[in-house]
Amino acid sequence: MYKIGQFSIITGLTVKALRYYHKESLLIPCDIDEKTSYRLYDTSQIVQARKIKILRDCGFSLKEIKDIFNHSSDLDDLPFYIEEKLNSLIKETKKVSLIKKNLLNETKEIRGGIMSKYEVNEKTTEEQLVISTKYIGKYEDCGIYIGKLYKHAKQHSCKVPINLYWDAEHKTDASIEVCVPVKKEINVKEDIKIQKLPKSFGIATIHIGPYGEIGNAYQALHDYANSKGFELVLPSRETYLKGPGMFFMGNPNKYITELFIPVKVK
Amino acid sequence: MYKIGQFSIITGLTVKALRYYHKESLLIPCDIDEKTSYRLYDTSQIVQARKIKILRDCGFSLKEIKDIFNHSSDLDDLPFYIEEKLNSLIKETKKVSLIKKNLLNETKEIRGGIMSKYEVNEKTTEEQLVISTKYIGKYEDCGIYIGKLYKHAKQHSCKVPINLYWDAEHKTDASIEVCVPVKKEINVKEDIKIQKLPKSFGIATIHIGPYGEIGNAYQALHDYANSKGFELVLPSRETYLKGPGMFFMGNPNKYITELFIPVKVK
DNA sequence: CTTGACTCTCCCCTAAAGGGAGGCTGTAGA
DNA sequence: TCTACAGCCTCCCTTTAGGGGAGAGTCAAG
Repeated sequence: MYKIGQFSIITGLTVKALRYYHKESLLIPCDIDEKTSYRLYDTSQIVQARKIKILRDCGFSLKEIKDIFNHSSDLDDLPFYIEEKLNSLIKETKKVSLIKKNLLNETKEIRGGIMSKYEVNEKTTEEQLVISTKYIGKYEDCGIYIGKLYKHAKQHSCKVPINLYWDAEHKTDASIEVCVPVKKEINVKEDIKIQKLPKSFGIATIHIGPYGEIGNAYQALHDYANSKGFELVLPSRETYLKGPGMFFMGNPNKYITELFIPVKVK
Repeated sequence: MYKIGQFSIITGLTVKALRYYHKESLLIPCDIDEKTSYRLYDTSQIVQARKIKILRDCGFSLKEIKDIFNHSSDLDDLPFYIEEKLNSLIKETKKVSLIKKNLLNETKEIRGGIMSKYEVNEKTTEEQLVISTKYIGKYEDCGIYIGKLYKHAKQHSCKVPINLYWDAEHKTDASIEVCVPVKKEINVKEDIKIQKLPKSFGIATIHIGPYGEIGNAYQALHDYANSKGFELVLPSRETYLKGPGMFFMGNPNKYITELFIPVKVK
């Protein structure tokens, strides 16, 4: 039986950390002295403590570690979990590297004067029959829902998907209605509904390039609205004239998106 | 001039985040309405906001971003900072990958039954003249101090470095005295001191392998002390019989370290 | 009896927002 | 004229994984 200080040296975990893991029920001392309430650890807990240390060093959170222990307590399994962590690190690296690449392209374009030409025009959208589903979550997740809708629509789908955005601000959990145009009334079920997008007057522009830079297009629209004294209303629309496919992302620099925001008619 | 909601859509930053950046003086609205205290942003701030978003997406902290802005406000410079972040991500990946490799080796050895044989013996250390320096910080940083000492000792150094540990527990900021044996009295300066490590009785063992697993050796020592009723005293010593060199790390599986903890003589 | 080492609990602090309450104004609709 | 609603404000609480430190109890030695 080891007192906390000894156990700290043996395991390479700080005393503070050990107390915290106790509080979090991640590593419970095998005995607690009734009188002194000293924590007492024994040999069997050393392995457990080392596993925790290894996983923490690899960047796992305590919640993740708890989850791992719930599913497997074997030392041999750790390398598999670590492998997953490695993959996510590599993914992160790729993401950052992509941001850098886009940034380089963009600054080149700014220098070349290609950028920031958004032509805003006023238009009235036609009525459009769509099947749709609404979710609250991340912008990037809409692909999943679009996929579901296309699967449901089968051969009745026509044209490209449209998203309706129900927030007047950018949110981590946004309220998004994903729509796929259909040629005729079809049966719907569960969280899929069928509706007519109404005829509506508003302002529109075209954004060419990755979605990360779509803010520029919104800026153009808001500038235009401000200058004309237009009052904008929800939901705004994005029509993905050209975007990622079901299986491949393609070249984001060539994505084409139409943005449309309805204007309040007085 | 944009109100916060509009600005949020244009920049892709949430309203909450914008308010927070204001509070942290990272992105201050160019005007605040006296009466309503509405935040108002203008076009020039869009670039600033986008820079913040890019850096946050790359994993920089707000402190780091402030630091970057203090040294450079040019959009063209961002890719260089991102490059540094990429390097640190790659470094992290290597670290995790190394942990995994060690773990695989170790589990193999456990299966082979090679591991966990620590022979503990009682011994009395000889007096030893050393130059030394004490610091409070991380275990891994001791290489820097050892390097300084060797540089100072020049040709007078002999044998391998010794660390004295002045904590009875594992700490993030440990109190460590780094020693390099010398053949004769030499001049010392600043934070380097010269002293004789005293003759002292205690228990010792040899650890072969990476430092991450040295806890096992401490366990053997503490077990031995507990079984003999020995009371251990500070500082404990690690003698790096074989370890990383000045320029290369070598093979950690072959590092040889002697551990020694003095025993209180009654 | 005191001292020093070791332990305990309890409280405050960090970074980067997110969630929500409660309150303000301006406008539109009844 | 009253009310509802949108959009904004401030203020407070919550999250992670402990670190720092205060104040107090315990144990053994001198």
